[in-house]
Amino acid sequence: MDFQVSFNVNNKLFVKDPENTDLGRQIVKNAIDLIYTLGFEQFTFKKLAIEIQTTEATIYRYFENKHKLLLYILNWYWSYMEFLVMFKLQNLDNPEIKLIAVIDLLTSDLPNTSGKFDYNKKYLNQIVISESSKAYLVKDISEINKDEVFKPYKDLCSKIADLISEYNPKYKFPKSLTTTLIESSHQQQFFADNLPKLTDVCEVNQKDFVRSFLKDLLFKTILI
Amino acid sequence: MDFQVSFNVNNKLFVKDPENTDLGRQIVKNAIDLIYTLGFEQFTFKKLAIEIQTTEATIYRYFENKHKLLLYILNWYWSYMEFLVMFKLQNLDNPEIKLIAVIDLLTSDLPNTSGKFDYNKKYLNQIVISESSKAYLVKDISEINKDEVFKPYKDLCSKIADLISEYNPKYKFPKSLTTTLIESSHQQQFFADNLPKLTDVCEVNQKDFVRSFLKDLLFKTILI
DNA sequence: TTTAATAGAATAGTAATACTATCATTTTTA
DNA sequence: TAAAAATGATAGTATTACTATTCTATTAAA
Repeated sequence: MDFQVSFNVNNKLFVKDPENTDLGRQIVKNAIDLIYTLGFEQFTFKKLAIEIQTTEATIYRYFENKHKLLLYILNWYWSYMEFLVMFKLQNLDNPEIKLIAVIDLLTSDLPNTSGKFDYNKKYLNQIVISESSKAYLVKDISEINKDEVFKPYKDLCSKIADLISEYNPKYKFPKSLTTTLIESSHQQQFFADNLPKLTDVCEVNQKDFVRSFLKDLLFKTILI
Repeated sequence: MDFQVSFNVNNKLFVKDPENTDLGRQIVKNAIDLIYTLGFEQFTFKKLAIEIQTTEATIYRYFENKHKLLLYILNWYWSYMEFLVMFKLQNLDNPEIKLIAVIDLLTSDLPNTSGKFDYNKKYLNQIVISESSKAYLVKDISEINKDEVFKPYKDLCSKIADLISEYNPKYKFPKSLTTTLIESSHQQQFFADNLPKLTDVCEVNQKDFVRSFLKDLLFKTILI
């Protein structure tokens, strides 16, 4: 089986659609590698330009600034995630099993697809963990929010929140619980790697630890 | 009643202790105001220097860079928070009431103390909400962690985690739950203000909403 | 009381960042 | 085959994140 997944990333996020050209795809792919390697603060268009042997000016033809490029990458991730959720929940009808599948997705690396988007999924995952909150923790959040750049994230949240309401229609905070689960899944993974004293991780598998913590948290909270 | 609260902020965070001089205290106080106003990314030592009518070079005599200054401010906050927790829990012995008091603290503005530290507590609170994760979401986290700059945060977490274990000794994730509560309290307040669709906030009091969400989450999760 | 150390002000300078602008050249498309 | 679009090459600007030096005022130690 081989198929292509494609989704439109909000066109306010780029000046020129990077999906349409070789260079554009190179920019995004190498941006993921470089942001992973350097961290978002140390990442610059200059360094990216050197990496792919082009010029800063050329990269500015695709993206206004590095913040928009980060948002572009995250939008791609959230859209892909929503697709994966949809895909994995197909033919499931037990709400509990569906929610377990969602938590498994949130705490696993993205599957490696072939084809057009050969982004490094491990790096992408790590970027989401370490950098995604920098996309919204900015002073001009209300300005950038007007361009609907957080729509894929909101859509994913609302899809998961619906599953929670399906499981327990009386639970009062389905969206807040969803964002808490998602953000906590990132944090706990980050803490487990970097500030383990802030977690209860034990030496063994960290992903398993985060997974069991979140499942416990979720199902106790929405118990009928 | 009038008393002075004082705690030592880790001396690796400054070149010269700002608490010892008028200028030093001015730097910290105005840094809080400016970071609140501009956001951490737009905040620079140059702008701060202009604000307090001194020079960049002088500020560099106190702090190596703006990241260390942010850490200094956050360390002050976490130490103060731990003091407040200790203070509020005095003479309480019911673990449930203690935990409720902690959540109330996490979702309230800091009390305005008089005296030496007339930092704007509302601004400080907002900085913790919007900027604190930028203190640890950096590439060189393991380097800076060696200087124990996260000790006050870890101490506070461990104090709260102990309360959870006191309430339910069998609960397996007291630290992870604590960090989730703390970070979620920031996130949900931020989202309620800026991306309300990611929460279940209704028009009325946002602090009350976050508080009831967190209490519900906490006590359901640690139910015996 | 003189000396010496320190704090801060003033100024200058550097490398890097985050862009913008222009123009020539190559590639694509009509 | 001409026109349009994409890219490369180069240059330039304001700002940032520092470092260094020199001078003066203040304070502390000998």
